[in-house]
Amino acid sequence: MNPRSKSERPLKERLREAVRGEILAAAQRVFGLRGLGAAKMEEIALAAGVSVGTLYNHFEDREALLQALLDEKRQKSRARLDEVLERTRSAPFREQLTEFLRATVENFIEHRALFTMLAEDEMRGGKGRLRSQAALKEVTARYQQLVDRGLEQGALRPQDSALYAPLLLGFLRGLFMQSTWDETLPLSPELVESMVRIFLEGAGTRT
Amino acid sequence: MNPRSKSERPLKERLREAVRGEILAAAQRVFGLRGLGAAKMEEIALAAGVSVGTLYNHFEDREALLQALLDEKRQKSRARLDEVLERTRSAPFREQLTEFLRATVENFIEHRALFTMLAEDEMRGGKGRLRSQAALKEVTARYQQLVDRGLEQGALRPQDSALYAPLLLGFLRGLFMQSTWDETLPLSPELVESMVRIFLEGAGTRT
Amino acid sequence: MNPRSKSERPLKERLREAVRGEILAAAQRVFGLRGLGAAKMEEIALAAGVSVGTLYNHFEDREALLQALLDEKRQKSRARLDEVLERTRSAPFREQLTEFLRATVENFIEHRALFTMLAEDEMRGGKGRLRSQAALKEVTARYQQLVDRGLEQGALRPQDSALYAPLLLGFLRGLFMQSTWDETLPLSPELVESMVRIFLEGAGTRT
Amino acid sequence: MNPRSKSERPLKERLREAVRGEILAAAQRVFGLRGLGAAKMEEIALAAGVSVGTLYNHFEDREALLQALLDEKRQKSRARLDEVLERTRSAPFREQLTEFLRATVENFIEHRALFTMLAEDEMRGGKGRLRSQAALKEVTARYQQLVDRGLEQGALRPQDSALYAPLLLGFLRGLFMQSTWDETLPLSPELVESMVRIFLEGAGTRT
DNA sequence: CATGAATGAGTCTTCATTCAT
DNA sequence: AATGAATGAAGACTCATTCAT
Repeated sequence: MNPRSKSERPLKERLREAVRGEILAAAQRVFGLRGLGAAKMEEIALAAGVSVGTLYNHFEDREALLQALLDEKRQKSRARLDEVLERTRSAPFREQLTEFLRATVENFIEHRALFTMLAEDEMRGGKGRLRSQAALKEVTARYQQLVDRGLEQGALRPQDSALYAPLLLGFLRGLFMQSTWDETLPLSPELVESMVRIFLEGAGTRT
Repeated sequence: MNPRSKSERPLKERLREAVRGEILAAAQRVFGLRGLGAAKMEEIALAAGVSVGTLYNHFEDREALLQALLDEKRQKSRARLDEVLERTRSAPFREQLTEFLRATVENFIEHRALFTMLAEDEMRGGKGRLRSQAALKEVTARYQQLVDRGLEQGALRPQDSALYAPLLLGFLRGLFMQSTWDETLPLSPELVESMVRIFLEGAGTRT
Repeated sequence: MNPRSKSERPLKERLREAVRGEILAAAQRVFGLRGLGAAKMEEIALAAGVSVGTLYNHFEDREALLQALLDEKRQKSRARLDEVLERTRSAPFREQLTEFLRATVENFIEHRALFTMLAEDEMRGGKGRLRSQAALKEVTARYQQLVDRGLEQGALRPQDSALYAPLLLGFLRGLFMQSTWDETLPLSPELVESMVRIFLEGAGTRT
Repeated sequence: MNPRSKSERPLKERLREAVRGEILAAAQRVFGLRGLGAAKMEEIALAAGVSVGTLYNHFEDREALLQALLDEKRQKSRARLDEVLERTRSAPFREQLTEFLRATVENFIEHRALFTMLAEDEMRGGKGRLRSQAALKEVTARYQQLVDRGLEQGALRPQDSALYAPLLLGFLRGLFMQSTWDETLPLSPELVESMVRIFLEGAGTRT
C-alpha cells in the first residue's frame, strides 16, 4: 500500500504520453517542412529533443509514425465536422452549409501543412492510401449527411443529387491545393459566402 | 549530290529522338507505377530497353528526366485547351463551357497517371513546384479567357466573377483526385453536363 | 555520487575517438597503398574493421577524411620542427641546421608514404591545395626562423639570404621525391652532414 | 605510275599526324587544367575538335594517350639538355653549370603545366612511374656528365661528389614545386646566378 | 577513318533500423 | 526506457571504352 503505487504508474504513463506528444509535434513540423519523402528520422528526433532510438521505442517504424500523425489529424477533422453537423442540426440548410464549409476552411487554414501532407500521402502507394480512402469515406459520409438534410428540407434539387457530396468535397480540395500556390486566391472565411451562393444559385444569369 | 546527304543527318537525329521517346514513355510508366519518389532509374532503363548510362546521355539527371516528362504533358494539355478555345470561339457560352470541360475531363481520363504525377510533383519542394506554378498560371489564364467570354456574352453574373476561373479549375482538380480513389464517381463525359448545369444554375431549388 | 558519472561520458567519447583513430589509420594505409585517387571508401572501411556507414558518421565525405588525415600529419610535422627549434635555440648555427635537417629527414623516413600523399594532394586542385599552401607557409616560416638565427650569428652571408629558406626547403622536398625512386640515394641521417657542408661551404674548390 | 601515288600515302600520313598532334595538344591543355585524374576523354576530344572515337583510333586507351604526351615532353627536355651539354663542352665549368641550369629553368617556365603533370604522374603507381624512373635515370645521367666535367676541370671538390648530381636535380625539382605555390619566389633566370653561387661557394661566411 | 550514342561496372553517399550500454 | 554509434542495403550518377553507321 505504498502511496506512490497509486500514482507511479500513471506518472510513467503520463511521461510516456508526453514524449509521444513531443515526437508527434516534431514529426508534424519536420514532415511539413521537408515533405513526406525527404523528412529524416534523425531530424525529427533532433526537433523532438530525443534520440533516434526513442523514436523507435514509441513507433514501430517511420511509416507508423507518419500514419499515427496523420490519423490523429484525420480524427480531429472528423470530430470538428461532427460537432458542426450536430450544432446546426435544426438550422436552415443554407446556414448549415455555410457553417460546414466555414469549419472545413478554417480547419484547413489552421493546419495547412497537414492537409498538404494528407494529400501527399494519398498520392503514394501502400498503406497510406488505404487509410486515406477509409478516412475519405468517413468524411464523404458526413458531406452526404449534410446533402441529405438539404434534400429533406427541399433546399436542394434531387436532380444530380448523387454528385453533390463529392462535388462539394472535390470543390474544397481543389480550392485548397489551388490556394497553396495562388496567393491571389485568399482562403478567407468570406470566400465561403461566395462558394455557397454559387453552389446554390449557380453562376449563370438564367436558371 | 550524295543521296545520303539528304537523309544521313536526320537519320541519327531521328534515332536519337526515338530513344528519347522510348525513355520518356518508360519513365511515364515507371513513375506512374512506383510513384515519383520510389521510381528507380534502373527500372526506367530496363523498361526503355536501354542501359542506365543512356538515360544520362539524354537527361541531365533524374529530376531533369521527370521534369521533361511533365513539361511535355503540360504542354500537350495547354495545346488541347487552346484548340477547344479556338474552335468554339463563336458558340454560345454554355456550349463553350461544356466543350472546354469535356476536353479537360477526356484529357484526364486519357492520362490519368500523369495527372497524378503532376499533382504529386506539385507537393514536393524544389524546381518542380516552380514549374507547376508557371504551368498553372497558363492554364488559369485559359480558364479566365473562357470566363471572360461568358461575361461578355452576358451568360455569367459579374458578381463573384473573379472566383469563377479558380473555382472551375479547383473544381476539376478536386474531382480528379476524388475519382482516383472513389470508384462510385465515374468520370464519364456525361458528368460534364451535370457539372455545367450545377455551375450555371446552382444546386438549390430557388435562384 | 554515481561512480559511473565520472567515467561514463568519457567512455563513449573514448570509444568514439578510438574508432576515429582506427579509421584514420586505415585511411593512411589504404590511401598510401592505392594512391589518393584510387583508394576506395569500402576498402578503408574494411581495413578499419567498420562498415562504410561508420566512415560517414565520423567524416563528412571522402575528401574530409583525406584532409583530416593530412592535417593531422602536417600538424605533427610542425610540432616536431618547433620542438627542435626550441631545443637548439642557443647552439651554434651549424649544429642547429644539422639538427633541423636531421629532424626533417627522420620525419620523412618515418612517414614516407604520408609525404608522398601530401605531395600528391598538392598537385590536385580544390581545397587540398589551399590547405597545402597554408601548411607550407607555416613550415617556410620555421625555416626562415632558422635562417634568421644564422644571419644573426653571422654564420650566413646576407647576400642572397632571401633565397636560403625556400632553397633549403625545396632542396629537401626535391631530395625526398628523388629518393622515392632512386634507391642509389639512401636517405641516411649521414646524408645530412654532406648537405650541411655543401650548403655552408659550397661544392666548388674555390670561394 | 599514277603521279598521285607518290604523294597520296604521305598525304594521308601527314593528315593522320596532324590529327594526332591536335589530340596531344588538347590533351596537354585538358590534363593540365583538370589534373591527371580528373581530365575526361570527352573534354579532350572536344578540345581537339574530334570525337571520342577518334581518340581511340590514335591511342590504345587513356593511359597510352597520357604516356605519349609525357614521353614527348620528356624527350624534348632531354634533347635540350643534350644540346646545351654539347654547346658548352669547352667552356669553364661555372659557365657550363650556369647555362645548364638556365636551360632547365627556362624549360620549366615554358612548360610549367607539363612539369606539374610529370610530377603528378610519378606519384601514381603503374606504368607511369616506371617510365618516369627510366626518364629520370637519363636526366640524372646528363647531370652526372656535367658534374664529371666539373671534377675533371678541378672545379668541384671530390668529397661528396656522388651527391652532386642528385642534389642539383632535387634542388631544381624542389624549387619548381615551391615556385608553383609561392609567388614570392619568382623563377627568373637571374635566380640561376644565385643558385650557382650558393652551390659552388656555399651560404656560410667561412669556407 | 571518323563519329557519338550506348554500355554497365564501379563508386560515393544516404538513411532507416538495430542493439549494446 | 533512453541513447546514439554502427550497420549495410539501396540508389544515383560517372566515364572509359566499344561498335554500328
